[in-house]
Amino acid sequence: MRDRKAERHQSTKAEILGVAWEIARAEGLAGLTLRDVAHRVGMRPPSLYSYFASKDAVYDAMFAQGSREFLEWQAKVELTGDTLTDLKLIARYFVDFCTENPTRYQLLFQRTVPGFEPSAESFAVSVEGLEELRRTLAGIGITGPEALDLLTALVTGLTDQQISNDPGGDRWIRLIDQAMEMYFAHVSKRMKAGDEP
Amino acid sequence: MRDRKAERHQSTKAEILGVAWEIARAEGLAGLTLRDVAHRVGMRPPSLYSYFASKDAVYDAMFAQGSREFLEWQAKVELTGDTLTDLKLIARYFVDFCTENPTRYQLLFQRTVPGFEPSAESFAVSVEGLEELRRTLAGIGITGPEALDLLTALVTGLTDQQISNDPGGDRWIRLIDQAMEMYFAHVSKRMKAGDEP
DNA sequence: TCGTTTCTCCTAACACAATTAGGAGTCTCG
DNA sequence: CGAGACTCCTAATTGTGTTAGGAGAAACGA
Repeated sequence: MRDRKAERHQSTKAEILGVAWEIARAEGLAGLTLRDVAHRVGMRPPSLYSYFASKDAVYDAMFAQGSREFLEWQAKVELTGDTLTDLKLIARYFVDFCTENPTRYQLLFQRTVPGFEPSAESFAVSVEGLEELRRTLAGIGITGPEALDLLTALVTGLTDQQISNDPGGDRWIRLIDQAMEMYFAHVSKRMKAGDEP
Repeated sequence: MRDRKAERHQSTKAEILGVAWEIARAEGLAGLTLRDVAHRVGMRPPSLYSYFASKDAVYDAMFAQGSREFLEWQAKVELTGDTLTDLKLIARYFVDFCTENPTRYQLLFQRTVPGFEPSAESFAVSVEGLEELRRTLAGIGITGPEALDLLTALVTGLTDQQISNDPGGDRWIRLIDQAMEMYFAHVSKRMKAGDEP
């Protein structure tokens, strides 16, 4: 027998979360207020507390949802087996994922919301996503902590510049292929040097 | 004849600004409250409005000061004339400047304070700093918009990862030389290719 | 020297946001 | 039907930015 009560509760919770995303995307993460959320959902602010323990709990749910989306997104990447091609593919997917929803990017990767720290639970989802990414990269031959750190710096740097300084454009997006070629040449040389010292 | 009134006013303003920096560094940019500032300065919060028109005006003054520090910092870099060496030097200076005071970095380059937008005046100082940097890079042979954009992405990426994921450490700082070698090799090749098409 | 102006700082009060307390209506299930 | 849980409300508290308006001191001109 279905638990109608729990179902409705969940569905209201989801609705609130959806509205929260809408407002956050329109007003910025910091511009999200429970007052606005409540109003758009047809409630008074205190009523939201039946669904979320605090505003931070809302952020946390958004964080968890974003992390889950990140995992799903990754599953869509179809690798070819050629390292350079795959690097370009992965980088482009990552930047696309971030620029498609800058608010989500800010929440997941910049962590710049006033006092917010994700709960252990939500954080675990996020870590899982990054771990999955690490495995994928290891699978195409990018291994070793330094090579990975350099790659993350490069890709997040492109993403960040794109979002901060040319939102909606492609000024840094169009450098992705070039950047991956540069990175690939560098890593190849390093590995060769490592092989025959 | 000295304008003692104006002098005292300026000095109080500077004191308030100093306290604001202290609190911001300790509590985070978003954790800055006028209440705390006033208390540490020995005033009531409304009294601060004799010196700054609003909280944003305080942020703006901090922004302008940070931008000025960025300009001074740059003046200290002594170039050698060798492109790769100078690239490493500049990158290291930049990352040092940012990691030395992450709060300032957040204010100047991340622009993540709730509703804050720098005034045209303060912004001009900031633009001047970046323009100066561009000139310096052009001087050592890094020219062309794409080469510059790629470099800024790389350097800010390193900075960002360092501050976000290993504050106080050197996990990304120690990749700077390697990153600049990678970048230099790439740009050299591009230029050669451009020379003989 | 004495008003006048200006500056500095204060108290009182408002607006807005998150949050808590407590209660009335409503749904679900035994 | 009645008990219990659930949903939503109003009222009130706290913290923060900000405005209004005034008292006292400092500087300045006649």
